[in-house]
Amino acid sequence: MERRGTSRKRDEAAFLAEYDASRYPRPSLTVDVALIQVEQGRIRSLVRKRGGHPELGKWGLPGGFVRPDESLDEAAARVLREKTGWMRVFLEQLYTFGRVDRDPRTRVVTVAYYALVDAGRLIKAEDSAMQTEWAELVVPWDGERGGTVDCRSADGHRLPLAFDHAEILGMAVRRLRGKLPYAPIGFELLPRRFTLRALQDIHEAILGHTVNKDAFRRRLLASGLISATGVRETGVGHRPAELYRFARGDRETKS
Amino acid sequence: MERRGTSRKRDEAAFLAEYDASRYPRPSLTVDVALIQVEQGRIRSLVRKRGGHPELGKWGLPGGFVRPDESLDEAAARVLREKTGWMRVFLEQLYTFGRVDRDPRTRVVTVAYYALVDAGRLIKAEDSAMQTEWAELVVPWDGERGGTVDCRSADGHRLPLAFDHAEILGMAVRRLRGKLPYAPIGFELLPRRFTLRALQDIHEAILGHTVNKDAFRRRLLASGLISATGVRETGVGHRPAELYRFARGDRETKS
DNA sequence: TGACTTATATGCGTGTAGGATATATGCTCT
DNA sequence: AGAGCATATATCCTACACGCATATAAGTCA
Repeated sequence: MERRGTSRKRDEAAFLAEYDASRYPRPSLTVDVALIQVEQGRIRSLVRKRGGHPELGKWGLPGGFVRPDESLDEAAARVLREKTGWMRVFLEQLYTFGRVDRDPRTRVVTVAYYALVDAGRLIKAEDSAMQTEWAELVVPWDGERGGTVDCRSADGHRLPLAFDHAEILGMAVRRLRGKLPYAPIGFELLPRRFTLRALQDIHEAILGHTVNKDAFRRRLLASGLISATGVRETGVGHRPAELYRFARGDRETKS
Repeated sequence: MERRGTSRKRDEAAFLAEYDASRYPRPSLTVDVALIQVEQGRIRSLVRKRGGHPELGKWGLPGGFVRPDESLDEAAARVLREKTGWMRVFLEQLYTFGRVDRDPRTRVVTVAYYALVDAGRLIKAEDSAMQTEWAELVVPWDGERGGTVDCRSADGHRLPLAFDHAEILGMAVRRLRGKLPYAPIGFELLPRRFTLRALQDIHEAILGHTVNKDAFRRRLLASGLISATGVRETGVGHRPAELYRFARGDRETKS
């Protein structure tokens, strides 16, 4: 077997030289990024009003075609960077959507990602030509059942979503609800230092129901995931809570 | 806004007529299916020895190109049907792999699926020209940390895997370990009627560690997911255990 | 018939979650 | 400055699930 190594390698090289990728039809491949933040008990996602066809006038997630020389993760990070200017943000693959007619142009398969950012973060690469909103996500189902979600602008009216993006955002919420109880992702939605109450608010907004305050505090303090800073919040009109920080991984990268 | 509906529709039709999908480079898109079963405390996956280039002689998961007229789910179901003859099997999207150089031919992105079947099931569409094995998965990491896995044949020697299939199988194990404790998927790996011990063996094989027997029984009986059949197993050399069946969903589809 | 093996039932100690209550602390208003 | 207020933080109690141990049941096998 090993003896035939070189000749097999030559065979493979010949095969590769003759290989014609266009022999099989290929769909277009894109990445879309569901950018999620939580503010004042509401889950919000960044959507942009489409200025061109198809689905002109509807709202869509930031996205783009996958280039030949970049991996899927790299494509998602590039899209995020191009549209927001952000570099070191929690970014994870979500699900791949491939319904045949999901895009009227041609067959387009999209690999959806989701990103988590704290609500205080400002978009650096603002594209003034494009209307952008942090739309509130209205989730019409309980638990991890899944389904589509609605988007509402700050002043309450509905923002119609392009393509299957309502489905993508629904999947993002479902994933968050599933991971939140055991994965350290709530911290990604908060600034470097935060109160336990703020973290609890994040959890309640995502899960869609209240959680027991005492148990939440106990579990978190016992987890070792956070450490007290010795500093307290100020100017809150009541007893100030201690500020904590995420203890694992380096969050030094955040502003 | 609504007034301009028809003219906007005409604009979009014109746009679509002129759209040229080949303007952007497109990768090839495939689906790969990690077919999983558990027998005698070992996780196994169906692999086939590649008879052609590239990666000739290595072992790979069943897979194929996504056709223009089928969704990703349909493509995965078709691949499963073509290679095994099975129709109604648990099949779920796993993850999409898109490293630039994962396939030496050209840029190929693959949407990986995993399927769960009971160990008694026989392959109906056996391709005698192709060497096929239910290879044992050796998982060199704990919990849900993730990573690649090794494949071993029944007689113990290592089966080298093609492309990034060791990574795909690792992701499948990781997903199973994550879902098993709270999702009713263990039943998919068992025949219609089974003993609690058999279900526990499945769990232990997947999780990679033993579980407490009493707590396992209590939790499962209290869950309402299974119901007793009143029938007992026979010929086991000790007190026979009661046979249970999965109580939710219709498992009538199974043989 | 008796030894053996595993299933099944029961009881107990412990740890965690949920819930209620009490105290602490900074802000605001008078 | 001091009272009132709202929320953080601490303590205690109860219910329940889990791990563990023990006892009994029901088959096979020598």
